[in-house]
Amino acid sequence: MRNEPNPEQGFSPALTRLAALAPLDAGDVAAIQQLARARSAISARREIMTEGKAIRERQILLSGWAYRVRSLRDGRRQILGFLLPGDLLGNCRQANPVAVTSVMAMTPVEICPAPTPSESDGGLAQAYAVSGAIDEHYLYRQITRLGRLSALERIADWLLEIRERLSLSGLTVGNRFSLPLTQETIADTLGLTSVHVNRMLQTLRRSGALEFTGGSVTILDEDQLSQMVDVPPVRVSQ
Amino acid sequence: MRNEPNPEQGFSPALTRLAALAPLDAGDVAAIQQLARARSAISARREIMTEGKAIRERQILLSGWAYRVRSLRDGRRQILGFLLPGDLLGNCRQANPVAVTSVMAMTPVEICPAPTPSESDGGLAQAYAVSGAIDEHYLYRQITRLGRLSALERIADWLLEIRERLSLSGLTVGNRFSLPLTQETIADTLGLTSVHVNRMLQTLRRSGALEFTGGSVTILDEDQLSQMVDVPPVRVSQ
DNA sequence: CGACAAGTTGATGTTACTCAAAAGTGGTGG
DNA sequence: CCACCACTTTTGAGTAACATCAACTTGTCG
Repeated sequence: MRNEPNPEQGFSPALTRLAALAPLDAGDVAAIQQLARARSAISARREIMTEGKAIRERQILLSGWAYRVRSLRDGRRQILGFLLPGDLLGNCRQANPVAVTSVMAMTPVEICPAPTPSESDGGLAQAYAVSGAIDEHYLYRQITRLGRLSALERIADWLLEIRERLSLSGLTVGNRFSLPLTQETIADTLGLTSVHVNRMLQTLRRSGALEFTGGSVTILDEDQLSQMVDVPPVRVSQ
Repeated sequence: MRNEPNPEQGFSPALTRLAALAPLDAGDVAAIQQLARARSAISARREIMTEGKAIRERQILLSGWAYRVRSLRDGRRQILGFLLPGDLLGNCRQANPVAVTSVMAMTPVEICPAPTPSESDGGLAQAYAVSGAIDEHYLYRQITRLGRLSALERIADWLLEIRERLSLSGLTVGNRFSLPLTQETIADTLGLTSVHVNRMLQTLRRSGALEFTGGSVTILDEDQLSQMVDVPPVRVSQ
């Protein structure tokens, strides 16, 4: 989760993801790396953005996990989605936007300002646009998951999604990836209780579909998981 | 639902909504009214956009109801949200975007191309941006609804949302608005079965919270409904 | 070691689903 | 105008999935 150069590409996870979304030229990469030096660290459980408050600028999540959340007055809360390295915060089109949801740091998080795309280079602008479209895709997927999948299917679908996303920034090792969440948090993501999440995870573990220890998950039987759910490919551009 | 001038503002529902999102000047209004003459009619149940297919241009929904949907292979389907008069289709930032969900006409629908904002006038561009932010807000609300509200709460929250949206385009009469949906469709929206939607609607009707006959709903006891749910105000800009 | 958070287990309760059938509704053609 | 059809709404009875409550265990970190 640290921001050391990836031996394969020489890129940090965040840069790996952005470069995968659109062809970035050397100037784009340099601009991001330049701003990444001015990164700021946020500790776990701290609020990164507050619902209703102004968004200053577009930012890149460099490391760590964050999440969007809506809380109800009676204490119920729904986690709307996670923000992973390479994801953008405040990626909107308006002049004076306010945050439509709060964003909290799940783990310690590092963020930096995102370079403003210049007129000439479309690479960065395209990466931002594609990132926004992917975000939208995952929102629709989350709605479908909550509305029409069973508890077991929700977990399977969601784990496959998280792996797919982490994989894009090079944060998976084979079928293994780190998952720094409590079962309570997973429950608030999938619209379940932590007790039920626990039981369903055990079902998956006993069936040999996956392994989870400490903060990481290994998908042992991907076919079994994907047969439980429709696995829609992410396509956002021609 | 026809596009006759609204006696109050002289605006069609679609124009009423767009003008409410950002200050439009006479040129913007004329541009929309001009393109609205080239409207195209789509009959009920026809597909307006297909998941995975290219989006040609930004369009305005002039009249009728449409909906975004994801269908699973086994026949389950989730309605992701509705598109009402004044809503935008294909409101994205990319060069060659593809639709991330299908959009279908619920009722007969009229659409027209949306004017491309010029450099000088920010009114239209702002309306498009705000519209996108509002869409995002409602997606998060739908996630919270499905993940953390009970069946009764989902229905109450959703009815209040629909009324709020229709009200923005002037399509409510007091607390009454038309709701051209079957209970089966409502069920696919709220992640329930039609049988359960039926029972919950009766509960609300018997408690005097609302009245529904044929294709329209009257909210009789708004307080009762809003006490069942958090009613977050829509705010997307400063 | 002790304290606190997280994970696990069992028993029980409730919400919402399933299946099935009846009653209502609207449109169409004879 | 009526008979018929398909679709929608309504009702009932039984069931499954998930929640709730409460205790106990395991880990983790000072």
